[in-house]
Amino acid sequence: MGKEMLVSQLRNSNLMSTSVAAEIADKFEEKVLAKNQFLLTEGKVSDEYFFLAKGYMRAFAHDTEGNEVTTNFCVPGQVAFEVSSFFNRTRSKENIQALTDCEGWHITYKQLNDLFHALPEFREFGRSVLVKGFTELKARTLHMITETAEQRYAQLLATNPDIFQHAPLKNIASYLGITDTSLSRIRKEFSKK
Amino acid sequence: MGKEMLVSQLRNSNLMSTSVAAEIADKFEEKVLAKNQFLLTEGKVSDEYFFLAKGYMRAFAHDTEGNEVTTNFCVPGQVAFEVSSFFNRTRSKENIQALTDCEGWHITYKQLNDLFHALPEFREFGRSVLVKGFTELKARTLHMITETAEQRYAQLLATNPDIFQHAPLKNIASYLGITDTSLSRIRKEFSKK
DNA sequence: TCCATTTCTTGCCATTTGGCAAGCGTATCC
DNA sequence: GGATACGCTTGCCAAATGGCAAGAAATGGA
Repeated sequence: MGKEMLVSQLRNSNLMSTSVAAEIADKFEEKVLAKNQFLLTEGKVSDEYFFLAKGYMRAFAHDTEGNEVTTNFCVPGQVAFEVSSFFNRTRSKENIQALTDCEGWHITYKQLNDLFHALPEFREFGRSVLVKGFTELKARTLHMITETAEQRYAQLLATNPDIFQHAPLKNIASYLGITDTSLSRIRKEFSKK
Repeated sequence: MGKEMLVSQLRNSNLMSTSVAAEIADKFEEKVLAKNQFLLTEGKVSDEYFFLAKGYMRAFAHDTEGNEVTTNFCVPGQVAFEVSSFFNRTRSKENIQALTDCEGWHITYKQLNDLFHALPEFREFGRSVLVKGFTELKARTLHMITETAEQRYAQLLATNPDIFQHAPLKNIASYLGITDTSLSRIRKEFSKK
């Protein structure tokens, strides 16, 4: 099985040569997840830095009443892991679950640190992953404050239409910060336009 | 002027010895901001990694209608900078402004990178700053989804009462994701209890 | 000190979103 | 194949929050 996609994604950041990218990719191990399988379960320490090549995943937490709240969706080309748990070696409050059958490659926390230590280029890549995640989350939080639920729905539909084909609406609703009932109504209104 | 607070904060992370902390602190330059002065103005590239020793700051962006939205408050002991702009060398969409007279120390992007390169301990510190910011933002976003405005108000009041003494309520309102009118009403209700 | 500005509160009403329960179609499992 | 669970929609009404405007209070500057 070829790691071309992993190599090209590492290269894509423009932070390293192809040979360094190949050297890094070599450390990653293949991993396959069946639909509904968990990459991370709450209470455990996130120890897989998982590059998702095929499929869709979602991260979710539980609120105080026990309801699931989707905190993120993961699409091909992204790295799936729980930042806080992974880097602080603490128990995760979140779960990461496969929405569809998934394929990718992963390394452990220790392997990641060894690579960070050995390869400045990979440090830069790791930082860019963190910065990108941070930036996206910030934008999402700002939208949550400044836009209506319908606007947020429209934006997600425009930028990530594939999510709607793989995740049930109730997962998307909690990601948007609304109930599935409201999302259903918003979709109805939106389709009229 | 003594950099004890900076050194102890670097030490505080338990990631380095006092001598390394002192070596790092040595590179920082003192900086003073008068109330209302800007550390960062939107459109410019964030180039100051600013350790805030005294005073309070806030970061804010503008929504599509031009209203100010507070994205963060900065209290003593924290580092103030705009992650995305600083690391990607892009124009900032946010402003960072002093709510009160402020004092601290700062280094530039270049100095930060040189230190990262030279001192693994500082790399770890830098990562922990990023991870902490990420974790806090995630928690805030989750609260925005799962809790009522009153609960979010109560929580901010409990954990950061000092912010209420230094920031006008309208800044706090937009941080909480509500209007100043609603915050006023929530305060009224809350004080009855 | 006085004026101007900003900040905060309040009343009235509109809009958005939620809670609950019922209904319906579809997938799933034995 | 039939029972069961799941996902989505809809109606009815309640609760949360916003918009606007007026006024009171506090602040800041000349």
